[in-house]
Amino acid sequence: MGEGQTRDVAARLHSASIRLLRALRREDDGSGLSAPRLSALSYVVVEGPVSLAELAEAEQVRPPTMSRIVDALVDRGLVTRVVEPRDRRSVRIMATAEGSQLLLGGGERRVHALIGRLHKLADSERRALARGVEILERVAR
Amino acid sequence: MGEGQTRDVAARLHSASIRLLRALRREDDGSGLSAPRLSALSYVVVEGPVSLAELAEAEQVRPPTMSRIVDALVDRGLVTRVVEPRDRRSVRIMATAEGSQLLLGGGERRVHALIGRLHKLADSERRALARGVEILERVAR
DNA sequence: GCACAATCATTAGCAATGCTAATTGGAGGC
DNA sequence: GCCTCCAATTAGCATTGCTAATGATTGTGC
Repeated sequence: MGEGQTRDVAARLHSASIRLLRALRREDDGSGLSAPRLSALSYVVVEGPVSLAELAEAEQVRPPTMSRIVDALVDRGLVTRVVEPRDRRSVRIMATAEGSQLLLGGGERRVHALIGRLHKLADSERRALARGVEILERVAR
Repeated sequence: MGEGQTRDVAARLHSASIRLLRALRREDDGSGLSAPRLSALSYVVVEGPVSLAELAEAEQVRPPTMSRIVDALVDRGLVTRVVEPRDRRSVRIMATAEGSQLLLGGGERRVHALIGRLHKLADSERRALARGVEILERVAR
């Protein structure tokens, strides 16, 4: 594959990813949470108990910013902050049952909406896309 | 392809897209612009002169929010606001030479970084990914 | 032509999100 | 004990997001 073609794939992959996530973001409205809060909650639910520093790093935000977002999630009873006994400087942030339910029980609205879009494809296309996703996962690592 | 497999593709596509854009976002630091400003500038550069309403719609933001972002870009000399003669209520927002250069001349850092990642793939993988991107473009439409 | 509603953008004012710098409280070395 | 380092929070500021209200212009009905 030529250099120009690789550039073409990169540019199109970039803009298609942006468009996809933008389209799916519209599904977030029903959650009652802002984008940063929903994203942080999602990480906590999926990745289990995490420290504040790890969560901030994962969300590409500075610790003070994340500390406030966690405040808001704690206020709503979606996550808890527990002092780590082994090192009482740090905290374990974990989802409450309500927090998990809001995300998972909420049907994972974005994934659900995406499934709807995939249903419009031909089966062979879904298969080709599945293969592309496998490769994309390595690229995005 | 079964229902469960479709869900699997959807969930993985979703999270791979998030990870990809997060990784690429790190490239934005050198631009000296915040994410919303860079994204708005990018749309203006690529899509030519646009109205404020169109730009706000494209960026999924309300008009007052976009009006302020445009203020900041105008202050830095990256875009201009010109009253549309045919309908003097609306404005044409267009990139200045400096604005275009910042984005394009800057090498389109994100795309450039992505090309680097694609180079690590085998040629057959790049081809499969290219096919997947074509389908993704339809899904994200 | 002239009132009147509709439309595009901006202004005003507020909450949430992002940052850096400074502080608090605890861990660990010496 | 004291000193340094480290995780998290607090403080204070700029930016970004919203809705409601305002200005300016266009189009409509009569």
